[in-house]
Amino acid sequence: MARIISGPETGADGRERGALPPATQGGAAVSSASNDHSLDRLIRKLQSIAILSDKERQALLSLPAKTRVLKAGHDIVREGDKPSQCCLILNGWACRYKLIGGGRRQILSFHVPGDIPDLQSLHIHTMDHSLAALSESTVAFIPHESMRDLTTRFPNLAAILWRDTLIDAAVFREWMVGMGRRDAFERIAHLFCELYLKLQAVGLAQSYRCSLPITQVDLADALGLSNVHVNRVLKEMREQHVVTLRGGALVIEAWDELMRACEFDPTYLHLEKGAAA
Amino acid sequence: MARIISGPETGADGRERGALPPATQGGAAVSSASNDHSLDRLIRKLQSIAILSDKERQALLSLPAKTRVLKAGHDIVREGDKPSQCCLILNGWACRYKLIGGGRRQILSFHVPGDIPDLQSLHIHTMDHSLAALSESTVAFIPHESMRDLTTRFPNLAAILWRDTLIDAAVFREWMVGMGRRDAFERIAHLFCELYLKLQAVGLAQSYRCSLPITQVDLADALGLSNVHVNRVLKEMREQHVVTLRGGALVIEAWDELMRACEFDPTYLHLEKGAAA
DNA sequence: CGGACAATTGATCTACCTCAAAATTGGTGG
DNA sequence: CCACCAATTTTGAGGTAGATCAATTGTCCG
Repeated sequence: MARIISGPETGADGRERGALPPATQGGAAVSSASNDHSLDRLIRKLQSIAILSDKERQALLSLPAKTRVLKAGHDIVREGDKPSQCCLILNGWACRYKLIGGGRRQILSFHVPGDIPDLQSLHIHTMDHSLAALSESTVAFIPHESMRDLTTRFPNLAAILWRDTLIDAAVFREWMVGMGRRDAFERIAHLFCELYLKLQAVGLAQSYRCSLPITQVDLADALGLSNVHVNRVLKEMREQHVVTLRGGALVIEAWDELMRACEFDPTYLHLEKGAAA
Repeated sequence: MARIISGPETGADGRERGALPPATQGGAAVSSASNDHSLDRLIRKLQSIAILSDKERQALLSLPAKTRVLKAGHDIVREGDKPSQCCLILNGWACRYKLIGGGRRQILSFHVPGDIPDLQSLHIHTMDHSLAALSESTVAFIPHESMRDLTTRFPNLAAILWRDTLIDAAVFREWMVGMGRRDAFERIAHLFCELYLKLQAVGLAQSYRCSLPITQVDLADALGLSNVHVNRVLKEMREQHVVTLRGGALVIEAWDELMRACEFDPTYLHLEKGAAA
């Protein structure tokens, strides 16, 4: 369960390959403000769950943002912090997690480009969990002040952001169902369906393939399982030609079978344009 | 699902007594609109997580509400519904839950007087889970229209309600940690700490005692355990003189021990006036 | 007093865990 | 291009928390 890394020797992951355009990848530490179209990701994401007007789109695009590239394993915000800005994922994957005694870790959610994982910090001042990059990631920081100004001037955007946090909660609920009442196979299958549809909805997945640059240990900590058991179930899925997870890429070979195995119902994602395949 | 209320020998628990005027209790089905002070419960609840101005309090009190009394086990809203009103619990307990194949049920949250369990329906139009009364309950229904009007006129109330849904999500996260990484004893202990503090924060608990009118099956479905195992752990807690759950009443005999056993940290409840004992 | 439900208890079973070691993988330095 | 490293992934073996099944008992109530 090695967490909190950032050491130079961690470069061994090499995830991300292929699936994502290497646009903002690599590079230094802090770059300029909202350049070209970094906020497009956010627009895309919000459009997957609501309808935006031109003015609202414009307002979003003019948000100030400081971009930064983070190594895999690096914490973005920590439990106990009182952030004064929100973090928007531009590239790569992040997760929210909580640590408890005995070295146990529970991953609470996965986040992909376009997500603002700590949007809640706008109204909940003390972080009750941490946020970290799972793969090398590019993130943009937006001051709370700017977000508040935005929500004041555009009440409908406030409603959409509120909706976003509510959908977040809907995903938490579904994970609760999984951890409480689904067995390992169903749980993993369900997560794969969810991630694929979320990525597809923002244009980061197609043809039943997507990037999934996370470790089996991460998967285990997200699902409430041991890494050993995750490994065995993944093997079973591979052998049944349902799903193959390899080298940071997820390939769904039998979508219908996968959905059926876990009784997947995409309603809880509340996607605007039914992305269910 | 007999509720076990008010029996003469159950007097030991002293639930509710005094706290709630027996006003809207018992009686017929649909009673008049917001009479005396039924919305006080809501005020009390919101004040436990934020600060209200006089005007805001006034505005809340003038919300229109239709009161109704529901039997234990009765559904209030069902998965798939598209509600046009929100439900405020005035008396009794409710829970949100989800059913999946094989007769499995996962309870997602417990709700007590002052809560608006389906506040989210304001921005998420299709219910992705159900809401039911756990004990005989009195609930008030408030039209979405009125809520929208309220949030438009009082942006700060909108922020507070948003905050409320965010705290809801924080509780979901904590439950996820429990189901994913805590053993049965810790999980049950953690839930008891949480419920006691939430009730205390709205004046419905004191002296380490509170009402908990739910079945061991409900508890099991909330914690991802079997009822048999819940029963065994409860027995152990009772024998260790830590907690006794009996006849719908929870008595915490060793609060410090209980908190320590599950490493309880109340931060995630984001209560305004630190209610931690 | 009988019925329905909730709480207990005993007995058995198993999905998933822990421990430990071996095999891969992808990156690195020479 | 290759030998080497550190992190992951796999695999084997044995162990257990908690599940399931099946009574039995206790409680509330009409």
